[in-house]
Amino acid sequence: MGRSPCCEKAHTNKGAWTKEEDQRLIAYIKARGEGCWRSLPKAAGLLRCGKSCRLRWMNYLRPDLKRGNFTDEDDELIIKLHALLGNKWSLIAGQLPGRTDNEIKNYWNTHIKRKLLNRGIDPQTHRPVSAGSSAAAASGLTTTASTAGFPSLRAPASRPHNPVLAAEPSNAGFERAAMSAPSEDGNSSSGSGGSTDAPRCPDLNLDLDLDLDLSISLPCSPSPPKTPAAVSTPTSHQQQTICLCYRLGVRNGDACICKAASSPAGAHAFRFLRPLEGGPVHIAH
DNA sequence: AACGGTCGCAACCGCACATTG
DNA sequence: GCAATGTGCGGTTGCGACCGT
Repeated sequence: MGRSPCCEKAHTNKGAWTKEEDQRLIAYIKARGEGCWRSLPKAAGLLRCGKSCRLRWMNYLRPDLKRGNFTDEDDELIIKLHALLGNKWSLIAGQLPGRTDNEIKNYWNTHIKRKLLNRGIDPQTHRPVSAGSSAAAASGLTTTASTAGFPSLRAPASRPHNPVLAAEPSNAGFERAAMSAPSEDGNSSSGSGGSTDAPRCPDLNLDLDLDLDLSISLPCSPSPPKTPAAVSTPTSHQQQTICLCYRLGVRNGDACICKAASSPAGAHAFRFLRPLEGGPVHIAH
């Protein structure tokens, strides 16, 4: 279907943001909170596209962003997450509080790619560039690089189920985001492939070779999400609700759109329902 | 100091999905 | 069921900063 433009391009500024624009945006969001990005620019007196405002806020102005260098631990975590998730930068960012998907994407393209190449590892496939190379073994990525691409990645059956990737098949939204691992040629399925692709790695277990701390603290309390999916989740008292916006650093109760889960904006927030004892995970919208 | 090349980051673009009426 | 709308994501680009000559 056709789409109307997100804004009237003739009357919007483009390019770098000025300090005044930043201040206007910050002041508006502090006063009114996030949400309704389309109408925000006008309400805030900004000659910007709503998407541009959202991007500026998410990637640069949010007060809880962690600025500064990535640590080696961050590097390794990103590499491992990328090996499992592919170019799902938002999901990777969700595991790195205070970091944005854009920041991680840039960091990947500028630093980690080179780092992996220096190790003799293909940054897209996470396999050794040359067959028989010992680089992968030395890198500590042997597990993720040892088989023919992501679809065949598999954890031992005795491994505990990973809370994130063990999503149920009905969680189409999450599958779209997390299951579409990069293809062999290194391109993600974003764009043309989309929802028609079958899940690439239905058995993929994020816990594979990872020591990720996915036991995420409870978000958005004291008001638990009240989406139908979350409410209807069986034995909800046995599960933790993991709010992705919380993981992205939105810890201000007002800013967290989970509180407004019935709103269009809230509907886009993934929530990871993590079983306390290794059961399947449910993703609620 | 001037110039050209490279790098890194912020921002834009197009698309897909979920929601709403 | 369909179209319109709002939002988010991933890929790409533009431009300033940095570096070497």
